[in-house]
Amino acid sequence: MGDETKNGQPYHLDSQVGFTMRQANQRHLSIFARHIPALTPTQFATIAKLCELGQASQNALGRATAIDAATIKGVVDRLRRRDLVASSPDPNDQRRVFLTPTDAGRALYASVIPAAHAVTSETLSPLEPEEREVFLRLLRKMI
Amino acid sequence: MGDETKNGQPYHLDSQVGFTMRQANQRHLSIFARHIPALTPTQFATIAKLCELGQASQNALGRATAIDAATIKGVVDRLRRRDLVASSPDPNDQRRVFLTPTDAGRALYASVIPAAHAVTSETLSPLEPEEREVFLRLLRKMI
DNA sequence: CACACTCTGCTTGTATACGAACAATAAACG
DNA sequence: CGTTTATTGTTCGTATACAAGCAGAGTGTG
Repeated sequence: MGDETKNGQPYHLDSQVGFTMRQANQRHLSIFARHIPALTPTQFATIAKLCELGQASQNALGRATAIDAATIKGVVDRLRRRDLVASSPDPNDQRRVFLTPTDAGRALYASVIPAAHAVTSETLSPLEPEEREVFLRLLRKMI
Repeated sequence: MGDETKNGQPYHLDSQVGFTMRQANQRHLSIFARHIPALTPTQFATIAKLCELGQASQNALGRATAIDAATIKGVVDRLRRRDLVASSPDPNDQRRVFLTPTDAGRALYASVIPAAHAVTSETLSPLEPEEREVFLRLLRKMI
């Protein structure tokens, strides 16, 4: 009836996972920006992981946050420009640059944690409490 | 224990929805690129919706696909450059440009539908059949 | 008619995101 | 030791993504 193609496979864009995931992500991004305007989600993930780890090389930090090596370079550059992250040469490996959060970076991270919890909470707010656990479990299973 | 901050709120990046959604999306994008190298997910959504609608103005198509007006301009430009989409002036409203899929666009769309189904299928493959329905329902509820 | 308001499309600026290619360095190996 | 291979960080090119601001066109109200 309009959703029937020549080869007989009906198709609706709106029922494709990718299309729905993209929109769910858009909504989340907008919630994030409202609660934490000082950082993008990527920047927050980078600082958060660096604070968790204490220190890391740029590529290692990228792997820990699932950020491409080419991408995390720009992210780290912008965080360094804002003095939230510091870099020092690694004496053991001249290729590496060891990254550490600055005091300002650590302070910003700590100050933003409650908002980060609020972001997750608001993102999941359309779901019932039991549904949230199910959703997170399935989402994690899909990675 | 390292995940305890001064204000007492434990925090783990990996358990945040946004972080997990981003990774699930990354995996989906990589599956998409493998099955449909000719189009990006955004380009596919644009062509698919345009074929569904038959015709649309640029902004309207953007709203239908949840793509920003500034973003869809570039998407449509690239599709036009490849002769997958055609544009004609709207006689009723001189601001609008009516977009229609070309024959090549329609053909590409039709030829790619099976692969699109495969993308959704592979993306959901880590889940049990019942879990997939639950996941899609919750995902849709969250938009 | 004059005016405000809205819609449409465009442009600029910033930030991801990733493939591909590259040089420098390190490690593994014979 | 020298050769090969792998890793690290970088650069380039392409493609989203969205905020903000702009101009032109349509619509409504006084």
